[in-house]
Amino acid sequence: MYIGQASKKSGATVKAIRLYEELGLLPNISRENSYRVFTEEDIFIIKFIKIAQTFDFKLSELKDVIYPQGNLANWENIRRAISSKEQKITKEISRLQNHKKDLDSYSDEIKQCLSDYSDCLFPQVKN
Amino acid sequence: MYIGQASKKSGATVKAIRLYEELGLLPNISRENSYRVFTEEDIFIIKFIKIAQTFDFKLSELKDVIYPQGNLANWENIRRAISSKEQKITKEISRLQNHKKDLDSYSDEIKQCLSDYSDCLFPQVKN
DNA sequence: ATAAACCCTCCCCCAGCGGGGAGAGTCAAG
DNA sequence: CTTGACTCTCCCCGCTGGGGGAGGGTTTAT
Repeated sequence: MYIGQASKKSGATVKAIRLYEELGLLPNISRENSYRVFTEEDIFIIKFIKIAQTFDFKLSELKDVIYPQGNLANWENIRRAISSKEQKITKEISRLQNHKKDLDSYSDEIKQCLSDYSDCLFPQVKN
Repeated sequence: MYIGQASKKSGATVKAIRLYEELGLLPNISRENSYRVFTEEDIFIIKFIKIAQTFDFKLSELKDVIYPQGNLANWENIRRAISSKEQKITKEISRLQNHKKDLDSYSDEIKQCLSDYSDCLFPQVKN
C-alpha cells in the first residue's frame, strides 16, 4: 500500500509518516517507482508511535525503543522502556508538586505584603 | 547601567536580556548613544522573569503577568497569575498520573504476553 | 594613536513535530 | 491525449529561549 492508504489506516498524516521514515523509525519501507510501499507491520509501528507520543515519548527516544539493537524490539524491550519512562514521569510529577508548594508559599508572602502595604507596586517591595 | 552590568546583577545573559526587551517584558529601557540603560526596577523584573521561568512560566505568558493592562502589575495581579498557574500545574500532574496508570496496565498486558508466548516479537502480537 | 572593553544590529543555528506549498514525476481512466 | 489523483523531493514557516558570531560604532585608558 502507498502512503495515502497508510495514512488513512494508521491515522498519521502523510507528512508525519515521511518524517518517521526520515528519522529511522520505519527502516523497512521499500519503493515502487519512488513510491513508498507500506506493510501491515509498518502500520502497526506507526500506530505504536502515535500511542507512545501520547505518553510523551519523543520520536528520538522511540528509535531506541522500537529498535534497541538495530532489530525490532521484543516485548521485554518495550517493558523496560515503559518502566524507564515511568520513572521519568514520577520525577516530573514531584518536580511539579514542589513547584506548587513554592507557588503557594510565594502567594502567601504576597498576601502578607498586600495586608501590610495595601497597594504596593510590583518591583518596589520585594527586593 | 549598561547591559553587561545588568547581566551581572540579574544573572541573565546579555542575549537573554535583549530578548526580554524585544518581547516587551522590559518596555522602559532608555538609550544612551544606542546603548540600553537599565534601572534597578529593570533588574528586579529580570530577576522575577528568571524565577518565574523555573515555575514553567513562558515568556509570552509573563508579558500578561507583569503588565496586565499595559501597566506594571501589582501584587494582586501576581497572585492571580500564580493561582492560575497552579491550576495548570494541577492538571498537568493529573495528566501525568493517568499516563503512569496507563503505562502500568500496558506493562501488565505485556507481562501476560510474555508468559503466554515467551518470545513474541513486537508487531505480531498486539494488533 | 591605538588597543581593550564595551555595545549595537543582523543573521544563522539548535530541538521537536510537523504544516504548507512549489514543481515535477507517475498512474489509471475516460 | 489529457485530466485527476496520487506521489516524490525540497524549501520555508511556526513555536520557545536563547547561543554564536560577523561587522561595525563608541568610550576609556595608556
